[in-house]
Amino acid sequence: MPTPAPHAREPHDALGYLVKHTHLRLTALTDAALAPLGIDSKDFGVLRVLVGREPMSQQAVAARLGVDRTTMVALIDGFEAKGIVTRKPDPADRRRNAIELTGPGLALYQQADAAYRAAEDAFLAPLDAPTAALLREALRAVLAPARGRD
Amino acid sequence: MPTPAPHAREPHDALGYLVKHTHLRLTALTDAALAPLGIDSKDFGVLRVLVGREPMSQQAVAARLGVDRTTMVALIDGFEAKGIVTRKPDPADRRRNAIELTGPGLALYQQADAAYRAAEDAFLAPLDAPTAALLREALRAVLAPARGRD
DNA sequence: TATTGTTATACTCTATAACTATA
DNA sequence: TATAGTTATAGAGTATAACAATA
Repeated sequence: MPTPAPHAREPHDALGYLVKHTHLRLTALTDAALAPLGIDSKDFGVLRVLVGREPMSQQAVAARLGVDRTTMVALIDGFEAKGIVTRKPDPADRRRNAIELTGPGLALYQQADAAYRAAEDAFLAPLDAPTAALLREALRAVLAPARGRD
Repeated sequence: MPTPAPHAREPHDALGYLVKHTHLRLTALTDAALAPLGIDSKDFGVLRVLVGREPMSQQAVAARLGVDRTTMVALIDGFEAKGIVTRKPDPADRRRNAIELTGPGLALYQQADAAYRAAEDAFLAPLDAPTAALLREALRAVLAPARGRD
């Protein structure tokens, strides 16, 4: 054919492809690891924000995670129904809900943290330790400018 | 060494968080870079698969990208309407559509490739060249086992 | 019977807009 | 007037199921 191939790099070399599929695969892995505990990786993200901190408003949690405040409502609903968090009006500003991890919630977090770390480690197994650390560091670095702008 | 933490690591240190937001940010950047050409980063992914290759079936393109074959239909519809590809029954197997890049489609790809690379470079600007290369290599490495299993 | 493309449908995820209660 | 939480709704994105044409 008259189309002499100006060959594209392989699609799998595009950073966008690599990052997208890394995200998909890692999410599938961590969701599976957390499923026996009745939570998924997004739930775990919320727990991470709450643990070891003073009670926070729903909006503060949402901002920390970079999601909309409306997204938090159902998430906290589920946590409250399971007894993982308490949701009380903040005495200092009664428009706000003070979200606080319960004792069972903290215990759940600790189990989830172990499961999550194991899944992360399994995912990173193809890399030696310094390379894995460098990967994390590089991702932090490329995100840093965006975080400044937000 | 496993470091049992009294407090959670920062949520922003979780690999899942880093990868998710890297994906979101990179997609936003490349979409914006390609928008003047009338395509987005997903369209560009399809172009990358098609360029410099023999005509492929829609299913083959979908498989290469790791998406469902039904997802390809609307994508190819749009490309065909814009004159970027031709879609003809494959003479060898008339169930298949042979998808082939047109001349204008190739020209568009070349412009898009330049725009995409510029966006990638801008995104990776916080990293020095060896680190950027290592990031790409590390992502390829963690995805390699999954690709074998698929 | 199996496969390719297609269509219709459903499901997930998330954001926008509007409402309430507070401030 | 502005903000936190809530609700309803809509949009993007993608997958599943069923169907027609072809093998």
